[in-house]
Amino acid sequence: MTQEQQYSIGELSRLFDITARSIRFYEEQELLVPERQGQSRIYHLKDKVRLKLILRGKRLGFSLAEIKTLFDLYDTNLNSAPQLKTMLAITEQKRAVLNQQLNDIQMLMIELDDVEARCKDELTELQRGNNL
Amino acid sequence: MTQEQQYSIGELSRLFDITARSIRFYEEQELLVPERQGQSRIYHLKDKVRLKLILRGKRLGFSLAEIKTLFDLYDTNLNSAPQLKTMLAITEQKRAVLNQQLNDIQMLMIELDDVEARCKDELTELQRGNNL
DNA sequence: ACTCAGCTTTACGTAAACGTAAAGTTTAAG
DNA sequence: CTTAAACTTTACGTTTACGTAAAGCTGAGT
Repeated sequence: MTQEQQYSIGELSRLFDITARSIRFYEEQELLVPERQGQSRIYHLKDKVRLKLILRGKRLGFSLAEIKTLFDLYDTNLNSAPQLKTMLAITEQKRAVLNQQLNDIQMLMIELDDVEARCKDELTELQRGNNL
Repeated sequence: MTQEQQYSIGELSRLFDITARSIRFYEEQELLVPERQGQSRIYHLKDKVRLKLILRGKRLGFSLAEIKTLFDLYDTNLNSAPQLKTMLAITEQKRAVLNQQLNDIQMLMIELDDVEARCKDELTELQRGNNL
């Protein structure tokens, strides 16, 4: 029998290096709905996966509200054509944002290369000066 | 003679599709230092470039304070070895963040592909049902 | 001279994402 | 039994990045 993994809020906060406060806040915003055993929250694998998605979304600049919208859509029984089309529209939109970000990152990377190169040049120049 | 381009705050706000308030706020935070002609702000090409960088940084989730730090470092005469090394350390750090984001984006893209595929399948299923 | 668009400053308001303090509960260890 | 660690709720505080009046200045057109 493969017992399903369980986590306390403390374990989860250590795992992802965030505060328990944050996790409770995400729950308050209805991004997480952990099981309860008495008063305590019990997190399962699906909660852990969700949290991972939340943090990834955050790193990409999505608001918690946006993330919730995606979750809701994902959770919904996508059974009607309008719903499916809404979902497709949203994913397309997100894809556009991500492409923009990819572009931004590439540009910034190039600039970083440039800055680094110049710094290194400067450093070797300084070295040369010290050796004369 | 190539006259250098000048912009009013309104022109700039329209160019980048942001409010004049935002531009003034960036100045308040010392991210922009436009020339003054009497009471009015005059923006030159370098200001436009800066603004572009600000917005790109924002899209990548950098705070205005972080962006300012980068600008300050970039503006500083990087003449001492310690300064150069600080700069290199920071660029390395930013590079790590960007790589993480690249990773995140790729993951999300894959998930979007998945969601889209399933939506499209569902849609064709519905179509099939309607035609029977 | 008038008006009106576009600019200015000053200042208070707001939403998001938590931080933090207070006060109580639960569970394992000594 | 009691102490300590980890959890709980409630609630007010804080930062960031602006929004939104309010009230006045300024230059171009009629």
